[in-house]
Amino acid sequence: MYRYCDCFANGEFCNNCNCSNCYNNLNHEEERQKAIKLCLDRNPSAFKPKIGKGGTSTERRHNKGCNCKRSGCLKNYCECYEAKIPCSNMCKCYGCKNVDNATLLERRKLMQLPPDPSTIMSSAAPAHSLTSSIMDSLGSIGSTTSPSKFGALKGVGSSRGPSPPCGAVSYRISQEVVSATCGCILATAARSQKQGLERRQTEAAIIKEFHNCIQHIIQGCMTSQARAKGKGI
DNA sequence: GAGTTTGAAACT
DNA sequence: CAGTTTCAAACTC
Repeated sequence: MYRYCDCFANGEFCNNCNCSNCYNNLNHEEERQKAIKLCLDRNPSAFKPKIGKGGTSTERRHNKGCNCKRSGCLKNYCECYEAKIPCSNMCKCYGCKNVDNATLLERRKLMQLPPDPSTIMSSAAPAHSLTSSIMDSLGSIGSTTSPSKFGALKGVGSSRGPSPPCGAVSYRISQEVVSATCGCILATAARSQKQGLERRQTEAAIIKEFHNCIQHIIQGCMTSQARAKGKGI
């Protein structure tokens, strides 16, 4: 009687299921109510439908987003793909390919990239996820492998130029990182427009995306600085 | 149909 | 909050 059970997750009783030792029925109503309460304590939206409405009235969207790592969001393991909806900002997937072509093409156009996905951006680059898009972009710059997600942030690093005054630290951000960041922001803008969001909502989405980008860039700077210190540079 | 892979949810 | 375990469904052979 957990959310592994589809009936329970949908807030329904089991009926004609193949489950064994099932408590999700009228005979165990008390235990069932306890389990429901427990689930709601942990997650108040546990019994809300996973697929909600997107920006427009007709558009559907996964409320929580998927976390796919290996399926590329192109198999039914992916909740978004299974529901036949493209992944969204809510998703935290890696190497996502579950993106509608219009968004992908629009993004490439905005980034002034050629239509061939194999050139600059990784073919696995999603249009929705900042993490994966920057990662993929950075990955194509020629980074080495690193256990840290943004540890491979080669495009961002300590400047080799003259030291800044007053112990301040300066960093040089490469054109690739700037391009990737702009791409993410422009894609957010394009997506918001496509979803028919109001100007205010669009602005909020863009600012949020920019905030995320800056955070990741700063994180990358800090990481490389720490690494440089560790090497005594 | 058995075994493997996958990702959500639960747990630590 | 990150890592691990459990689970059921999807997938492969």
